[in-house]
Amino acid sequence: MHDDHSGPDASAVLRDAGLRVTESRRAVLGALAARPHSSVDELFPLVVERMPGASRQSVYNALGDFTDAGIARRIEPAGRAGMYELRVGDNHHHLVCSRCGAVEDVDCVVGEAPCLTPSHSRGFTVASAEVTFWGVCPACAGAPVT
Amino acid sequence: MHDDHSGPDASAVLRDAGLRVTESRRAVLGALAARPHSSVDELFPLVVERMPGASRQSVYNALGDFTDAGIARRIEPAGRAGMYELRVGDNHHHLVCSRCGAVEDVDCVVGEAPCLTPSHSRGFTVASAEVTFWGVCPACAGAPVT
DNA sequence: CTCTTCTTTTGATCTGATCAAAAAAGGGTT
DNA sequence: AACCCTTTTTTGATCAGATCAAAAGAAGAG
Repeated sequence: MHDDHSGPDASAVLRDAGLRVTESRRAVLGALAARPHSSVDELFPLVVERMPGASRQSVYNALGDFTDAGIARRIEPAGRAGMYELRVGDNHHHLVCSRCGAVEDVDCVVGEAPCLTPSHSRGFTVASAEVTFWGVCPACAGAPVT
Repeated sequence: MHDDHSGPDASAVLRDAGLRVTESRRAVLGALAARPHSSVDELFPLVVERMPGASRQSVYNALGDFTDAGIARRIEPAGRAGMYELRVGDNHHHLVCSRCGAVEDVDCVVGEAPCLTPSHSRGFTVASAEVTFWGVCPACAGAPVT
């Protein structure tokens, strides 16, 4: 089994990223692997399930550390809490359901970052292009409008 | 003079949008016309300058009403406060300076919304594609790194 | 001018996130 | 295995941006 961030392999991921291996971080990494595109509030219960004493702050800490270390990425669709994912290094984009907030990955529209070039960059040195597709997911489209 | 949202013309814009014409809304509209891509905190001082008794809440109210009425658009780059602009109806995008937060408009990459189509939409009904180009503006590039 | 409706003000409240100090744990060294 | 220094976790305060709600005030139709 490869890339099982919840198993013993999680330790290696952390160590390789230059982070100390702690039960807290292993729990957050495992939770994030199980539920990509989750916010702190969504991850916290999963972490607590495995580590009853965990604090919400430790989840914030771990996710911040993961992001700084380059093993996680934070996205923040307008009007939503920050969400994290372990898929990094490929400049992919997201599809967000404007009703329920569900998020799906979308491969990069063109190629590598910045995958798009603005028509006129006004002197800016463009580093990346972040694309968010807004729409309605299948589940919400089928469900009656509340 | 056309599109001078701060002058007597502002009243027409509001009326046409189905909103009551109030001094507060005229002041917010004028401030936003003068400084596009501004947050409530940036707009509030300008509004107060013209209307000493104004409250911050009235700026939130006006901007929310403008957005609902379709005469303003709200953008929210990750990690920044919400910003508003009067340029609506054309699906344009933004260039954001990751150092100072400066925002510039960028014409739509392709044409009309959704100006891009995800490689696979996973069953979503895609309504729009929001593109944010992150980079460093000329001023920040020239200035010493703080 | 009056009356109804919408808007503004005031002040409380909320969420998501950050900061800081003390306590606890990691992990290299001996 | 014991030690020690450093990093991490906890706890609890604090912050920013935004929203909610009730009372007071203004818009504008008739």
